[in-house]
Amino acid sequence: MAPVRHVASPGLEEGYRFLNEAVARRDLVVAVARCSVEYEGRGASRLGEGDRLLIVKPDGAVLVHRPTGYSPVNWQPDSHVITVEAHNGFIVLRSVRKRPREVLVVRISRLYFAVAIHGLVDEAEFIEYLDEGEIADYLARHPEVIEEGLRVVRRERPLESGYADIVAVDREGRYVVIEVKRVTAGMEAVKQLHRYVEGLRKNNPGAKVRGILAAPAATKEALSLLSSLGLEYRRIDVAKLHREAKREKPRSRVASLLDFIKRS
Amino acid sequence: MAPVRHVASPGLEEGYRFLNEAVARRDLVVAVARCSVEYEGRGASRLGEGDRLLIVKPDGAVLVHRPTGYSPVNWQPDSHVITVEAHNGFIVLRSVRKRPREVLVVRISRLYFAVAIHGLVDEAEFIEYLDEGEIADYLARHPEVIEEGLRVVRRERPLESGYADIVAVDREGRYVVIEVKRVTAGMEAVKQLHRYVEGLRKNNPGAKVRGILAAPAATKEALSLLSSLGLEYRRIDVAKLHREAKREKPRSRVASLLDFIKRS
DNA sequence: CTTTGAATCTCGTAT
DNA sequence: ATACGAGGTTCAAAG
Repeated sequence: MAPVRHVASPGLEEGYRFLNEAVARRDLVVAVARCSVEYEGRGASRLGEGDRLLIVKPDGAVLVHRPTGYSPVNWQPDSHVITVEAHNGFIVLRSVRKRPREVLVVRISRLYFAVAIHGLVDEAEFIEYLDEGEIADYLARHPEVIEEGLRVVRRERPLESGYADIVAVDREGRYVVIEVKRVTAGMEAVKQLHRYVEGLRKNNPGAKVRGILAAPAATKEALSLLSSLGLEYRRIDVAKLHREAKREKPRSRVASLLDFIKRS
Repeated sequence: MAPVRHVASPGLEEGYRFLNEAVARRDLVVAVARCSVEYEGRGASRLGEGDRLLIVKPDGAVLVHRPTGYSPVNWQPDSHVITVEAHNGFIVLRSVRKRPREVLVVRISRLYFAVAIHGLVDEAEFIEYLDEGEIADYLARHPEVIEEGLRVVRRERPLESGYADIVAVDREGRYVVIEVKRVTAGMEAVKQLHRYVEGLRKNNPGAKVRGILAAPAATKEALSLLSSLGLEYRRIDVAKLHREAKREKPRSRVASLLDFIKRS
């Protein structure tokens, strides 16, 4: 069981003591507070007073969230030193990161609520499907999905210009560089493929090298650049490949999320 | 004042009611709970049981944080529908996003603590400085910092291969492509500059085109590649440019963070 | 240590 | 709406 402490609308001294002890104890600390924030390091920022959600994790990660959106407005991925002090009616939380040198300072003018939990345990495995690696693995095992007669030479081949997802040889002995994308491919994907193709050409002078972009879709600008560079596009059905891959080597024998939703 | 409600180690029914009402009320909801998580949408993932921090924001953003690190393990940037239900001893929070279609399901087996705050107000302006755009703007206004006699032709010039930060002409009529970096430049910055220079050469056959990487520092690998590509490097003092830019158009008249730290 | 590329990237902005 | 690039990107893998 995880011991939980909390404090509601405390005065300066009580709030300071609570946060200070919780941080020192390496609890997971969550606070809702009116505060201002300053940051200086790789960049620099200032945020005036407002109501925010503050999170200090046991590993020293610090997050400052505004009441909307996914992204924290300020943060520290991990900090070397976190201190809490009371000054002039403010509770000041300061978090310093060593490398790179970064400082985050939260000045709390009013602490609405704070919770501290000690000894949380989370050792579960996080399993991701439908990522680019899974799709590229499957395509490397089944290159015929891209084109009949392809023979895969390498997966994740290191080139001077980066890593090609798949390098194969086609029926006519030409190299085929395949760049796999899980989502709509934009200019960046085409440039990446182009770099890899050029890199392979440079390393194998005289060899014929084709480049194929395998993606569920591509922006029209990307398609235009692709064809002007003499590269090719193959549409792939990501969901279908995912189903095939799952059938081939099932990773977990549990009902699908959609089934789960239907049941519950 | 923001009304705050909380519940500690509630039973299934009490915990369910608390979360359900808080979500319906569009409170900021924070819960510490033992739970498992499933996600399906653009990607797909499964996370077994463990202690997590759950956040539901008034705008429908949902975050699931493990006890370490900056990134949420699962999330929903904004959801159309969030529901809370009680089933077979679990509290089930389900968040559905419309576009793209994505579903996030959190199955809570044990609720350690939950807080709900209503009516948070955060209207402060977030001021960032020292970003790449500001530095490039300043250099575009003051190209003499890079080299005497430069005449800026364009800022953010669209090229076939991307956007060059600055394109200028030097005293001898040669084009100068300038790539600005706010932090230590790595290989990617050099490759980017190289692509832009090649792009400009292609569009202006016969024209002489130089390429300058303007950054506070560069890795030695980057410098090596740079010189082998016939490109140039100019060290810039970001902090100094920031001071100059601020003097030119002051955004805020507050003491520096370092001063603040010294004082407190 | 650096490099490299993915990401449910998110977010802003221009078209 | 879509596309594109920046980000204090973070993160993990690989050299």
